[in-house]
Amino acid sequence: MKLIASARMQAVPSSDNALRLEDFLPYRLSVLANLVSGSLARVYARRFDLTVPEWRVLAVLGRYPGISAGEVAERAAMDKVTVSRAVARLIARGRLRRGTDAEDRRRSALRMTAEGRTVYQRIVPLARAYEAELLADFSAAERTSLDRLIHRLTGEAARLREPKAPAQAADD
Amino acid sequence: MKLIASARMQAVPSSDNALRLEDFLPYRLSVLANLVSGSLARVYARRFDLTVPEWRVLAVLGRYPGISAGEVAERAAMDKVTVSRAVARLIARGRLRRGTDAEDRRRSALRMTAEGRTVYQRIVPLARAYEAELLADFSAAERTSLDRLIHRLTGEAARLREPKAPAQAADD
DNA sequence: GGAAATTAGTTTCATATGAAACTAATTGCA
DNA sequence: TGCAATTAGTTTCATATGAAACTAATTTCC
Repeated sequence: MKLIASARMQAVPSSDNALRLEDFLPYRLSVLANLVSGSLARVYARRFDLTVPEWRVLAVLGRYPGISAGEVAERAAMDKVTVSRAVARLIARGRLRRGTDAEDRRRSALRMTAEGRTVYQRIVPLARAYEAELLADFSAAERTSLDRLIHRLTGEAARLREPKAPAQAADD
Repeated sequence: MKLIASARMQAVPSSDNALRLEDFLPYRLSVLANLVSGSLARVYARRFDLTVPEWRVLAVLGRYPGISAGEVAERAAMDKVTVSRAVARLIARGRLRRGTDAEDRRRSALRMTAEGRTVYQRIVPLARAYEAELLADFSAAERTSLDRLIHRLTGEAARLREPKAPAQAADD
C-alpha cells in the first residue's frame, strides 16, 4: 500500500479554519466502530451465514427469550424494520420460531430453535474471545476507565440528539 | 415510550453461555458511533444539503487541497467508490472542481471552489462546537485518557482485521 | 357495543453501499 | 519501440437501509 504523507504534500496549518479530521472525535469513533464491527463480523459472518443484525437478534434473545420483535429492537438499539427482516431470515433458516403473545395477539414471542441455540452458543465464545483480544493490552484500570468514558459519551450523545428547547422557529 | 424491563420478563442469568450485549464492547462502540454521527449529521445535513461522505471529503480537502480522490479515500478511511460518488455530487453542486494532475493524467487534483470553501468554513465551527459539547463534562485528564484509549483500540482492531499484517505506524 | 385512535409488525420505495467489472492512463520490461 | 501489467477512477449490480405507507389486532372512550 502506498504511503500518503509524502514530502511534497503539505497540509494546511491546522489553524482556526482547518479541522483535523484525524483528531475529530466523531470521525475517530466512526472509524473505530467500523473496524471493530467489521473484524468481528469476519469471525461469524461466513462461518455461520449470519449478518450483524441477525447476530444481534440472537444475542438479545439469548438473554431475553420470548420477547417481542419490538422489544428486541429496543434492546439491540436497532430499527424495527431491520429487526423484522433479520427475524424473517432467522425463521426461514430454522433458527428462530415465532409464537404469538397470548394476551396481545399483535405481538410475537420470539424464541430460538435448538438449531438457533447451537449457532448462538458457538458464537458467544468467539465474540468473547474477540473482545478479550481487543482488550488484551489494557489493564483493569484502563478497562474501567474505558467503560465509564463510553458510558458517559453515549449519554451525552443521546442528550444532544434530542433538541432541548427550540431556540428558533424552524426554518431549515 | 414504553419501558421494556417489566417484572414478568426475566433475563437469563448472564452465565457462561449468555452474553450481555449491553456490556459487549463492539456493540457499545457501534451504538455510540451511530449516535454521535447521527446527531452531528443533523447539524449540517439538511442545512447544507450535505451527506456524511461529502462532509468528510470537504474536511480532508480543507487540510490537503489538491490531492487526488484516492488520497482522499485513504485520509478519510472511506471506500473509493464512496469517494467517487461524493466527489461527483460535490462537483455537480459547484463545491469542488477537478483538475488533472500534470504528471499523471489518471489522477485528479481536487480543490474546493469558493462556494465549497464557504460551506466548509461554516460547518467547521459547528463541528467543533458539537465536539466541545460532547466533551463538555470531561476533564483534561479524561480527554487525554479517551484520546489514548481510542488510539490504542483502533490500532488493535486494525491488527485483528489483518491477521498477519506487519505492525505499521499509521499516523492516525 | 362500536367507531376512532393506537400499537405491532410488514411491505414499499427511494436511496446508500461496496465488490467486481470496466475504462483510461501510465509504467515495466522484452 | 510496443505490449503486458499496473493504477486511478467510474459504472454496474446485488444487497442493505430506513422513512412512510400499510395491515391487523387492540385499546380508548362515547
